Amino acid sequence: MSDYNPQEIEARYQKIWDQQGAAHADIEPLRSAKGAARQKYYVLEMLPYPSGTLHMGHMRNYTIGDAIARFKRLRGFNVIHPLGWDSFGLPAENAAIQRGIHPRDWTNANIIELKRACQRFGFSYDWRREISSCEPEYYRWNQWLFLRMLERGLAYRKRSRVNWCPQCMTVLANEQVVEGCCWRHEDTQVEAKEIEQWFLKITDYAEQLLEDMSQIEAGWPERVLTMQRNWIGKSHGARVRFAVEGKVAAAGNAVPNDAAMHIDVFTTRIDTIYGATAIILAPDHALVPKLLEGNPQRAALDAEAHRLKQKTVRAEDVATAEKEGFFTGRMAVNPFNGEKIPVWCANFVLSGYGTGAVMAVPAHDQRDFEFCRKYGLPVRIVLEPPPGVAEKMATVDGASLAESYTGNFRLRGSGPYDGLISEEAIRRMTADAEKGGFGEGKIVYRLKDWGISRQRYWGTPIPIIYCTACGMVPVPDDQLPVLLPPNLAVAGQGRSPLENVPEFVNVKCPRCDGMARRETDTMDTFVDSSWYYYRYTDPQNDRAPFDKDVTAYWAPVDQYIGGIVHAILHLMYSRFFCKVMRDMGMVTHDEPFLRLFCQGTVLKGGTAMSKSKGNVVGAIDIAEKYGCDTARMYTLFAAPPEKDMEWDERSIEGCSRFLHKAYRLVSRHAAWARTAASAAGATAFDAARATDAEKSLLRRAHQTLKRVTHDFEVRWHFNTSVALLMELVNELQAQEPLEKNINPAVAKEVLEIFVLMLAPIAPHIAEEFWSQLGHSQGLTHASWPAWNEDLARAEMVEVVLQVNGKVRGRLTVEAGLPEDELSARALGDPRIAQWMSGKRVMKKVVVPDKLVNIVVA
RNA sequence: GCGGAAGUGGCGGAACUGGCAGACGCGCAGGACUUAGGAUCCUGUGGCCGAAAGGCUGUGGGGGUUCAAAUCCCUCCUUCCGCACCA
Repeated sequence: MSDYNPQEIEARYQKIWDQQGAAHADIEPLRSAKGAARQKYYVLEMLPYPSGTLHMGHMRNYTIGDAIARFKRLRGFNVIHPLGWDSFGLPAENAAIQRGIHPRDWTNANIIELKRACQRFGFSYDWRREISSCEPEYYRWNQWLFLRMLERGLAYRKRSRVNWCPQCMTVLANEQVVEGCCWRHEDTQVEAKEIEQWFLKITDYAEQLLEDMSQIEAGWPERVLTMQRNWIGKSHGARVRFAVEGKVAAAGNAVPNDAAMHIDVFTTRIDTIYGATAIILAPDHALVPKLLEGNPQRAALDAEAHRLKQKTVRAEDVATAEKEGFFTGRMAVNPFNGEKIPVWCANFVLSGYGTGAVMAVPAHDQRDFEFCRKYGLPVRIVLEPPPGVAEKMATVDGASLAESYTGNFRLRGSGPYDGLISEEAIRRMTADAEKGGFGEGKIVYRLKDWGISRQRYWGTPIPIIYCTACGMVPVPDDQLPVLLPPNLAVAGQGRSPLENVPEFVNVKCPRCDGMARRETDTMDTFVDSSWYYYRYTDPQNDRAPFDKDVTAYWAPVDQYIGGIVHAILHLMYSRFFCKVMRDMGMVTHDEPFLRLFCQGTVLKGGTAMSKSKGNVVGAIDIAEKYGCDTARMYTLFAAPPEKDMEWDERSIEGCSRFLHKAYRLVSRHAAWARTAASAAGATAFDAARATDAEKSLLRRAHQTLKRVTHDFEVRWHFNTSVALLMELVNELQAQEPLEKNINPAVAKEVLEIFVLMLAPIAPHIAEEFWSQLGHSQGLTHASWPAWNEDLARAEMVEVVLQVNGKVRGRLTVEAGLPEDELSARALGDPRIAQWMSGKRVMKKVVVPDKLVNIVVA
């Protein structure tokens, strides 16, 4: 057993770092021209929600970030590494209601606990920059930003059908609906409800959100960009206008001819329009009631439309769900050929996408095919299928077609467009539609505006006042923040809890001084986390969210680290806010996060740790049992950071053992290495006359340094870095007793390189080693060493000898041996000769310093 | 259904540009030291054959390219993730 006492060492250096402000970002560059040369590095972990349970899963995220922050400091960067709290939100409110305590108290108690754990782990956060989104000093700027968006037409109010979670008793954003259910209550189906809502116009930025991905492509995981691209869902197509016939076809009853009535459809396959055999509207399309006017079955059909509209299906059933619909009784005219086709209404057409109406081309769209077959609508083939598919299709006519053909090919049955290939037909027909005034090329997005209203207490009040005389009035800037009332209000059925607080609701109109009411909804907490990374750069500012010039130095974030769960929501909203703030002149860049890293989950028993599953490994418990350096090291060692890792209580012992071993080794030799090296050292030691043991040790140290540097700079595989450090210590141990075998100057150099590489991973013990090696200034003042290529290079290399691709021997030779010399030596090897006897050499493959392969027959 | 990622010992994982598969660690087995060991140190540890030297085999299955494949290509299987009536 060594004397290594992690508890004592960790407490001691945490105190010293604290006193030194070792984790503080240097603000000097902002003040002086001299400092401006110092390059900043902004490393950030995603704003944590301060929930009650605190386990190693959380700590992994911070351990990765801290290793990077410490590494970059050693590399000379002016590092900013802050942490704060995403402290508004439903869990606090729910916990508060259950336990009868105020959300603020519950939240703050959790923050204290979480902060204590972060400090116990020695994470180098600049705590002067700590923020908490539930504090008025923070959320007043949510309100300020909201008002700016309102001025720019980016915030608006509309009555809309929303996703309502009966468990949360609140509205959910589209992104918060997972497979038709609430993202927080996987078993609770989301209901449709009509309600007045505030929206942010993220759709205005759809194109930029897509385009600017080119700026971050190199630094973001491909799959996150793919998910965002899918979510934005851009598609190119055409809008085509179909006139509606002025007669009720089914009953034959004449109604007034409505020349103005027409239906716009959106299609990506205008080339198939000659095969359209119906027009289909979403059940809640605005024209449906009008189309049903005068229809003798109107009441029944209204009811049917309502039924189809209300029917929500679980997402996994959606693709297989029965398509249902009805004929409206009206006919529309295909503008390309004048053909009259029936207008239907069906559940599988979505009102929120495109124009909410489609043309049904059953021969060339599988959904249309299923629908038309079911209701006996004709199927007409207007594309020649390509060879291969042709055998199956060309011989059949629409009536006997088994499934739709959705590919691209040559047109037929399409009048003047016959013989064109799909792509060309789309171009020409779109142009013709435009010329004819009945259509145009159109791009549509799947992305919808961001509904931010929440009927909840624990969030940022939306700074709006409704005056009976003046209407909707924004709260003037000088009246911000609109404070949450201190007393917790309890939620009513679907109404905001704040409705029940008269002293909050009743207010004088800022314009006319008359009686008015406040908006009682609060903001989605994703608003809080959409711009907090700027606030860190100037956290005390009480005149603005942040100072433009201060933020210009620190932002954008160079390295962002967080879970893949936020791939769409948080990251898309933040990118949107960044662009809005850029347009407002507050920041100068297009993208807030240059590089993104998504770490894997920490599993216990194969599933993510969670209180409800009862499989949490408490962070503080681990720090107390092994010390935080061991916990940090194990977290980095067990798996590459992007992969999920299983927490194995036995495996952590290996890291504990390693640090004890290292402690024994360093503490046993530190005094000798530093005194003997300075007494006899620098001048006496001559690298050219080094012993084999010394050369080998120096080579190992410099090779390790080279590879660890690479792991930190580009690969981000800290597990291999830790393995390399273990190998280095093993080699040092193999050279024991060092006093006898190794020149102290060599020992000192190797030990120092080791300690500096250890510093980002296990900073406390590294700091102790550094001090034992005679450095009165801490690692804060140290620099990452540069490797010496000459020392790293091996003098002797082992070359593999193969015969017909099989390893038959090995040869240790001088490095850099020419090919012919190497192959001559290989052929001279007795083991190789044995395998070659009686055979003819067909070919020799020589890879210098690596291998010789002799092919014989 | 569409798209993406992955599959290597008993386990976590390594192998960076096609060039010694299994680094490092866990676990396991044997040994040393010891009053003791769950401390520490040493040795061994993919499978099969063999006393050993050594041989054969081996990176999800099958096929291919190559002097050489965990790595490249084709195909199939499995797992995980994302999207899912988006016209």
